[in-house]
Amino acid sequence: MNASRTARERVHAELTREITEIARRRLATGGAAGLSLRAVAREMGMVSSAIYRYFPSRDDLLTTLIIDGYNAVGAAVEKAGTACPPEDYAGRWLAACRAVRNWALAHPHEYALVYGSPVPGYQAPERTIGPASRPAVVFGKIIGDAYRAGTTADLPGPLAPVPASFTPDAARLRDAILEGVPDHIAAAALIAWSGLFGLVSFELFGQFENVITDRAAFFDHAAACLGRLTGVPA
Amino acid sequence: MNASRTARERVHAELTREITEIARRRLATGGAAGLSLRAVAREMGMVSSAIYRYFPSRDDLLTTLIIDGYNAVGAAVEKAGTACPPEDYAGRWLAACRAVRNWALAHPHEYALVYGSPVPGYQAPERTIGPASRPAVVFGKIIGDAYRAGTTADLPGPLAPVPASFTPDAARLRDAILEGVPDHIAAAALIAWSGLFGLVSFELFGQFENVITDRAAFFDHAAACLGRLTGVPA
DNA sequence: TGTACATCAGTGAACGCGCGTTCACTGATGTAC
DNA sequence: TGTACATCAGTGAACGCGCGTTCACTGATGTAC
Repeated sequence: MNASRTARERVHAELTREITEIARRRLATGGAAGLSLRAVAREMGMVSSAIYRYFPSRDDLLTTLIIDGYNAVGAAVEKAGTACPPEDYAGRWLAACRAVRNWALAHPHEYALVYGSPVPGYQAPERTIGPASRPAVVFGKIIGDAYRAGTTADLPGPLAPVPASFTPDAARLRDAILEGVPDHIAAAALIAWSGLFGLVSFELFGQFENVITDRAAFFDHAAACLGRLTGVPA
Repeated sequence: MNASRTARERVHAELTREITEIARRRLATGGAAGLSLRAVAREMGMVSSAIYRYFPSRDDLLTTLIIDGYNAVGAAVEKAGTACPPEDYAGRWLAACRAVRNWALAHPHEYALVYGSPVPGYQAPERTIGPASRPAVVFGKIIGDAYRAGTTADLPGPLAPVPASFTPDAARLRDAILEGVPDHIAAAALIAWSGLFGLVSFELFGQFENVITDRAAFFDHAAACLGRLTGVPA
């Protein structure tokens, strides 16, 4: 029967979910490199070999965690802007930036897994690429919207000349996530993009210890500056 | 005798150096979390317990590697600017930025150890703080020099208002590495600082894969933009 | 509705490997008289 | 210059622990007639 087959499948799906949930929690102790199937199995109340009914290998479990991570940031960033009116580019930008930071602070080990140093011996498969771009799409939309609305009119233009070799990259970005913006805005978007994660990583990995006291306020300032760089008003 | 005592000490120092050298190389296979005293000992042709004559624990060896890492970037950045005339702020800035990137590309695993996600279960001791600031000092000097030379005159001022809570932080930065600059330049310096490492991390950790083709040229552009943010001319 | 068969989940033992750290010890090298 | 003693480097065995993955297996659950 179809209904009972679905019943078995539902249990399978639910246990798969539980396993990833436990694995996600276990990232906190030992990090990605130390994530152990046996530990997860123990916490599930299963024998270690039973995990192989759900994941063909440890690396496969890691891949699932990475994809879930990208999707979680992606969802947070997507949700962030919705409270602002569409033409409030500064508000949408700040909300999106804060969403990244807040998610990172709430899930530091997942953040490290996804945006931190690569896990030794682990090769991310192709299927992680799609979810990885999900947060980028939101930022790209804000920058594109702001540009097309003409908010960059008061900007002094590119701060430095954009290299010619960037032209094809910019074209690709325009097709995917930065509709209609000129090359120098596309370049600025990437600088702001990596700058945003630089900020979050530095805060999370301790480089701002004893340097910045009120990190939330400073982050808002930095986010606004990075936004300005791409033409989003402050 | 003093001379022979020094002989024994010299051998000790030399073997300590060899151990760290091997450990540094072993970071490439397995990362920091997987660095194993036994593997190092094996490569040294020693029995594993002999390592304890040189390092009291695995964490202590890690600490040495981290400090060496900071010092290596620090030395590279310090050396970078010396070819430029002191008033060539743009040249010094670009050279310093490139030094960070080049060192990172040449020593990706050390870079990950020092600026990447923290090693699970490892607590960095106090003595890593000093070396950590060594590269920052160079960047701070360039920004300070440029500011005092008046190169920011053509800048439109801060891109966004600096939060009041940053004032004491700025004062501390002025004392340590950013002599004589106003608060908004100190803030911009931190944004550029974290932005620089965001760029390098993204390149190294694969986030620019299939996005940026000519990464060296793009990096130069991004470095110039970040420099502009702090008042360093392009 | 009942029965024979197929599918799947989970077990338990095993393989072969790794690790950090401790400890009592043997020799060699240096020190002091 | 020679001898007794102290220091240090390195050994080898052990403790107690972890890991991923395979494999033959027992039962339970679902499927088809």
